[in-house]
Amino acid sequence: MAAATGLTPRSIRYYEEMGLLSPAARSQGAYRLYDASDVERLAFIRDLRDDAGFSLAEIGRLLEDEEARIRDRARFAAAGDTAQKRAIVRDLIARIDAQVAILEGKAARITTMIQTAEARRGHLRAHLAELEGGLPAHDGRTRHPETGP
Amino acid sequence: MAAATGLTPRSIRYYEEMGLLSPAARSQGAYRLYDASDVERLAFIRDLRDDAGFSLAEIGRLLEDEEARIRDRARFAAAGDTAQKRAIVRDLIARIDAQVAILEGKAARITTMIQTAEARRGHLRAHLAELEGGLPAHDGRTRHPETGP
DNA sequence: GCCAACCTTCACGCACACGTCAAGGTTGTG
DNA sequence: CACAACCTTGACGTGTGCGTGAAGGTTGGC
Repeated sequence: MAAATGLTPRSIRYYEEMGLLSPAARSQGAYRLYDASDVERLAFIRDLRDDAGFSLAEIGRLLEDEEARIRDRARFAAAGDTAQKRAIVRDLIARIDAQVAILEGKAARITTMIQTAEARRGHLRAHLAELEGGLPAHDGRTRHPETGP
Repeated sequence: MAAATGLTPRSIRYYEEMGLLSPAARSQGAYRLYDASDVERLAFIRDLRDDAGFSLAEIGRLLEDEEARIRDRARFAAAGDTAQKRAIVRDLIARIDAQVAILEGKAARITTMIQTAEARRGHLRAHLAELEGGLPAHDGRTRHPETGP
């Protein structure tokens, strides 16, 4: 499992201990046994941690929602009343809305930082063009207009 | 300063201790004194920490680059040779390219997560529409097409 | 000049996210 | 069945990012 996800065994056990993973199936000798869906889930946790920079607590909340969603699906299947079903589905949608809002906020902040950096880069490129226009290059490069970003 | 940035005094001192801030100016009685650029820098650190989810070590690396950039500007001003100047500017651009790449990678991962969530939401909305189409609402709401997100 | 409200530097404490042994049990292969 | 290579559960250690006093100094307003 560690090899499959790039995580350490210790981290995987820790995530199970913290409730991010449902306790793994066990062999007769108490070895943990994982299936493909466990690998997926762990990879997702790893991505949330490494790529989105969420803390395990935040990941836990997201996955709680995920599990609440699954429980809701069960409740949904059990619910006879259509009005109840609609209410459950609306709740699910609202939860996803909240998650999307959090992620979009994060993406927006990062986009702002990217734009700031690109603005600086633009200035530097203009400066470089100015330098290269002022004096011809003597390192083999030829001057040419640039239309890229 | 804490009030201006929403950080705690302890955090601010810690960031100075960790080298994220250059040591603040001091009053005659050794009180730290900050100016507007310090506020900006701290707010930037706070955003990198809270919004982008960077560790202080990562922020430190980004700001090191920032300071290398400033040093490079000085080197640039001192450089007499135009070829040297161009080399310095190209280095600066390359550093920004690297930062942008990191940020864009992060943004892309988050965008992927958003799309996954939105796909789920789309399915749920279709399901909800199906439910509402199958049986008319009896809670005062009227059915109507939705063109929003 | 006095005083409340701030600031200063240690110094210890704590929660998170693991790393790292220790002591023992399990598994698959020869 | 022997054995290397894995796994198990503790339990303690570590680095990060601060919180929380303690003991004292500084500042600005009256």
